[in-house]
Parts: sequence; structure tokens; C-alpha cells
Amino acid sequence: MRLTEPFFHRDCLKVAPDLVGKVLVHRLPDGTELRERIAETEAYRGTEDLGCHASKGRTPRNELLWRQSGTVYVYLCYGIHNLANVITGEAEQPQGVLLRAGVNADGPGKLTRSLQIDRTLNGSSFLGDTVWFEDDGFRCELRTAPRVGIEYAGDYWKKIPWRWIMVP
DNA sequence: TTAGTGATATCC
DNA sequence: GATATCACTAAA
Repeated sequence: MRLTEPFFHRDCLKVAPDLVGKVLVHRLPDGTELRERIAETEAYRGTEDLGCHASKGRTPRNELLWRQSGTVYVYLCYGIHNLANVITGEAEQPQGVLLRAGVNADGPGKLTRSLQIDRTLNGSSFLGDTVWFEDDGFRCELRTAPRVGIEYAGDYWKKIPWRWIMVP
């Protein structure tokens, strides 16, 4: 079954682990449906989280973080890679979950590329008919780890275990 | 280990 | 208008 608004309308620290094992579906204009099971997520939470884009203040680029839960936040990183996030929690509280990998796509850039998710989806919703998540009953063990690629965030935020990985 | 890539923020 | 930076990847 498809995940609905209440699933995302929770703290990102709850949504991130729950999203691992779910299936992300992208329906293309021609009707093709691309699917990928999420294998890894990371949580980014609030302006005080130095790893979160929101810590730099509200800008045109990151203002989607303040939107209502279920919003799609896709941005370009290193000029090449589209990174996809789901907005979670209350509106006006900047937080979200980064989709870091799928079972067949090892890395956030590879995940979006294999599902053909790019910045044209930025600002749309995971509650609509273009991209959504499905729970097919799959369950698995998880392990946690520190987040990746935020060397600048300082010791505390760099080490906090807000990354969830599927254990095969 | 390192080049490649381009939008964004931050400084003139 | 110029520049530094970046939640990464592929090739070597």
C-alpha cells in the first residue's frame, strides 16, 4: 500500500528508519513505472543541525525544507548529481530525509539517476501520482552509522548516527 | 587519489 | 560580476 501523509508527518528521526525497505516508485509521462527499494537513508533536522542545509538560513534553494511533509526536495550537488529528500514533520520546522541508496543503486546520485528523478520534480509531492512510496510488507534489520559527506559540520553533528542502512 | 561538473551563496 | 563551495561518482 502507498504511504500517506501521516507517515511523513512525524519527526525525521522516526521517518528515516521507517523508510528503509519501502519501495520508491516514479511514474514517467509515458506510463512506465520505475521502482527501487530504499536501502539507506539519512535524517537532517533543524537549523541547529550543522549538516542540514537549513543551518545556513532560509534561502530560495533550501526553503522547501520548511514546507509541509511529503514535499519533494531535489537539488544538484557537485554539478552532476541530483540528491532527493523527503520533507517530514511539521511545516515551518525544517527537516527531511535524504534517500541515500537503493538495493540496486549504491549512492544518492545513482539512486536518482536510475529512477530518473531530477530537479524538475523539486517542489512536487510524494503524495501525488508521479512519485510515491509503497509498503509491500518487506521488513529487515537496520544498523545505524554517522552521516556521510558533511566534514564541515563539526564534531558533534558529523558523528551523530542519523544514517540508517539495511542489513541484508 | 583525483578530475569533472554547474547551481548557489557570498563576496566584491 | 567573480569566486569558493558542495549531503558525489567514475576512472585510475
